[in-house]
Amino acid sequence: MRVKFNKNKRLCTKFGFKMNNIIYAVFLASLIEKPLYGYLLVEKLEEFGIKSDFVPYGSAYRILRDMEFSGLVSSEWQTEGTGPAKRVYKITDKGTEFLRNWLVDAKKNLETLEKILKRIGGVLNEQDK
Amino acid sequence: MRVKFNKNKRLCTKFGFKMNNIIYAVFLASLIEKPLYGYLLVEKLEEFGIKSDFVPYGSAYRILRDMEFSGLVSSEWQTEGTGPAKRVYKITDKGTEFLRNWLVDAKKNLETLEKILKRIGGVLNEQDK
DNA sequence: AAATTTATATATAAAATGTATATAGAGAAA
DNA sequence: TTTCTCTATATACATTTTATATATAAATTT
Repeated sequence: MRVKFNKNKRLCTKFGFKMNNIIYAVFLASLIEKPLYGYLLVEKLEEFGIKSDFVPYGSAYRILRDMEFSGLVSSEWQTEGTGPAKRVYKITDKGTEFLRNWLVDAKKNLETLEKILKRIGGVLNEQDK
Repeated sequence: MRVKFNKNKRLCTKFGFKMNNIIYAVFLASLIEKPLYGYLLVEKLEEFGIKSDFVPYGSAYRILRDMEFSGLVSSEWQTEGTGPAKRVYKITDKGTEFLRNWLVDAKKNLETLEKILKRIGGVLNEQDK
């Protein structure tokens, strides 16, 4: 049985910058702009500065299903139009709230990381003297 | 058989901010200042702004052994002095070089993350209008 | 003498991620 | 027209990463 997203607090503790953690956020941000299906969401990563082959489709679809299971997004089959059927996702209120909170935490984590890098840089500079 | 540190490029690709990745770097930075044993290295994390209970001792000792296996540090038993025997680590030239390279990458990754967060912030602001 | 702290180590379990493969519609090329 | 490629989703399996639990033992504190 797959683990529920965010069931375990550890998922978002520590520095929270696991790859998928960021992908959750970017997918949600994309979906705020407009509903989209998985394949396009992966391609849209480029707009956020993430090479789309960083995220295998297998992972992307799993992330989306997990997010739906957690109530952050909802989905519907779109059968009209050209090509194979597409599962179109849209963000829920819960998803929007989640993203807002995630961003607050992420900013804090980024600051912490910045301090750590500066400290490490300081140690290396000291050594050069 | 344990996987060799950095054998798989993935270990340091993507955003590279997995917890242990940061711990490798902080341990190495600590060891540039002076040789230390595992137990104290964990306690020293606080100086870098990382709560030491973020890293269980079990993980810390494994990280140190992995780093030794990869030639980033070397170790010796210290039996004199008070308390149980301590395995004292010191950084190697390879370790120093590794840390310098890691820092360069980490800074780039941090910038990328910053941009992503800004973009997400932008999407959320847009929604508020 | 018993409990706690310091110190290292390993085994096991759980969680996260990556790779491989299956399916199938639609359009292009041979 | 049938073969190939692209779009699109999905799942199974494998690997990697991380956490928890436990074992050992010297030294110190109660």
